[in-house]
Amino acid sequence: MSSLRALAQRLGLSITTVSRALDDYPDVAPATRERVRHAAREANYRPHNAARRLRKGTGETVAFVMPAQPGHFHEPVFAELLAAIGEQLAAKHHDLILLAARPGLEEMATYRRLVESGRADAFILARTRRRDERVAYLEAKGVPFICHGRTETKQPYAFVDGDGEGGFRDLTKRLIGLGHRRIAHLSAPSYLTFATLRAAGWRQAMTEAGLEEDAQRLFAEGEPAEEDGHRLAAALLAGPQPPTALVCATDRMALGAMQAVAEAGLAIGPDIAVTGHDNIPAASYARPGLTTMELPPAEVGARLAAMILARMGGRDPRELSAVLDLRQIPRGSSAEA
Amino acid sequence: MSSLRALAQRLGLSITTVSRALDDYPDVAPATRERVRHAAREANYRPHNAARRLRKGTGETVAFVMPAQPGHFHEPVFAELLAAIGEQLAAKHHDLILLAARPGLEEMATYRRLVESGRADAFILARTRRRDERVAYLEAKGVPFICHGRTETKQPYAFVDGDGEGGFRDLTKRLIGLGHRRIAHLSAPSYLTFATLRAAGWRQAMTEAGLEEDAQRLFAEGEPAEEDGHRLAAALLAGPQPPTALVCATDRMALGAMQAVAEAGLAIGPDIAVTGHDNIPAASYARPGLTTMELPPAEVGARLAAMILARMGGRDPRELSAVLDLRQIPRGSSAEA
DNA sequence: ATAAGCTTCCAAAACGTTTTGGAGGCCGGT
DNA sequence: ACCGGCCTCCAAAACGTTTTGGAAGCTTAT
Repeated sequence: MSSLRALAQRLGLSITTVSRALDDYPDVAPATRERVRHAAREANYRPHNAARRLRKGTGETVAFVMPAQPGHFHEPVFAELLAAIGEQLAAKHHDLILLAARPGLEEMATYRRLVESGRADAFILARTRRRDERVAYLEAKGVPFICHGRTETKQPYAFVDGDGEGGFRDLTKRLIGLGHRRIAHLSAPSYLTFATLRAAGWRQAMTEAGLEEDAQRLFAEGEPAEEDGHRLAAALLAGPQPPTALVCATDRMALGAMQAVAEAGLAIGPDIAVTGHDNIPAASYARPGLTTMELPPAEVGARLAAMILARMGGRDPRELSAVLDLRQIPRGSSAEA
Repeated sequence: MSSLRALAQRLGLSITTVSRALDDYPDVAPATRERVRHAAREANYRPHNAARRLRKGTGETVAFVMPAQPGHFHEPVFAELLAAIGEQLAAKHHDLILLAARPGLEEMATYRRLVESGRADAFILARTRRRDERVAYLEAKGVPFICHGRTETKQPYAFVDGDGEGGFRDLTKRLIGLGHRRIAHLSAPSYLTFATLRAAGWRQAMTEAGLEEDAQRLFAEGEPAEEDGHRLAAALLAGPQPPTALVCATDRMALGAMQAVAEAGLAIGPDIAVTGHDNIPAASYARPGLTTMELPPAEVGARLAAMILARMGGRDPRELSAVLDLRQIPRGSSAEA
């Protein structure tokens, strides 16, 4: 592990000069700068990360805390999101550190540990909640952070989010255009901002079409995975005036719902439309293909990475936030393709 | 950020004593130890990570480099694996740092950077290849590492792996028992150890049943995702003596294969068996349910974490390795359930 | 009473970097 | 000659921790 000192010795220079040469300070002669550069490359020199952050007080480390209930974290697009973030950060010589903690006390303790021991200089928050203690804490501590998804706070904060509200509104309108009236929504838990937004979009379209009563009746909430999708759909289908469309908050719920529809002996597409959100791989390989919408995770990841870097550089959060349009992907499950 | 010095000052002790008290050295009086302990808890003291690793020369950081081609990393069980690893490591106060790098030059450069800048003290390798330069490099550098999956090397090394060979042998025998003879295998690329092992298991069962010729003919290789599963299955089904069973290396391939079978107008289960590996959520919600096998990712993750910690503690790799039995999950796609 | 041995504590060095506050040499202007 | 200013360079301090090598005080054995 070739150190600055070793380099300096070999070159007959001081540590200071070597350090400044590598850091492009103006007060080192171009000739020596080159000499140092060359020697550094030759010796495969890498500054010792810990030493640098000890001295500078801050480092190049972004933390991502997965809100994971163990045995419960099959987010399919998640790996790709992480890969994109990791790649972008690595390109700028930043590290991504990854923790898992269940929301609640454990989660906050984890954030505190990371901040107070100086391990993390910035955070990316996933699964943002409407009232999110993480946001409050980091805000108060002055630690830069970025949200994947929105939250409810007075403070300006930086986020990237898909336009779930618009996406679900457009989708629901499309279904109404196809003749559907009794359109149910299978929502994720309402403390999650994305769930509330998607539900709001669906409700708007229903209201505009004068279908408030159906909307009132045909709303169900559960965990955003197959199991609850199946359960909630089965319950709705067994009701008095069963829906003709199931607008699900996520693809995983939708896949569960499709199973329930099939079990009820109904044809997905012609009889009952089922739709999701995320465009996970399984959605296009379901039969019929699952109508869904997507925000490419690689793009979101790249964006999150760029934003957190800007935030660490002191950029104003207001200049950074973005609500991105969703791409609608009609397939057979809504009898559109 | 309350420092050791601040604590010492407040207690009227030296930094040394405070440090040693917190570290359970025998040469500090029980009474002072308690006093220090109490004050540390009170002040919410956390040792500064960078300072500690600078001094000790090594820290508590495990790196995981995702072998990701961007836009191509939808590993469904991956998030859960990471969550399990992250949680276990966090419980032992270790950090998990996550990078993404495409296999090849970039990947090796990433490993080198991490090692030489002292950012990572140990590695977890995923998608282990039969001849794996990462293993060679880390071995040579004396950096502790653990493989998820096996590799071909003379050196003893530590790994966790499912018994893919046994699993696919048993599965294939079961299919033979059900009357199948023309059993095809859709393999992942052979440079990946797991692909070779699963293929070997299938081939063994075929050979034992005297079906070498079919095995010869009914082998296809592609990327372990839906697309190639679909493509390879379609090609096999269009051949002269089409298979009656498609044993796929992964669930994602199997889902693609199921699509191809359906397009060919054949009934999955009765006409043609399709099987996978991983037990991803979509497998149980496919129609019919996909016969598969699994190694619970949470368990593997916990095991990997425990092993890398043991390895960092100097334990011999030979004592650590484990080949774990797979749990077979018969479902409708093989007409067993 | 002294030496030896514990027990309990501490000063100082070290890890490798960045940054502060000059120092020395050289030039041009007076 | 001298001064001010520029160009290069550098010694030393600092970040917060762990560890080395004692030191002081007390107890016990001689």
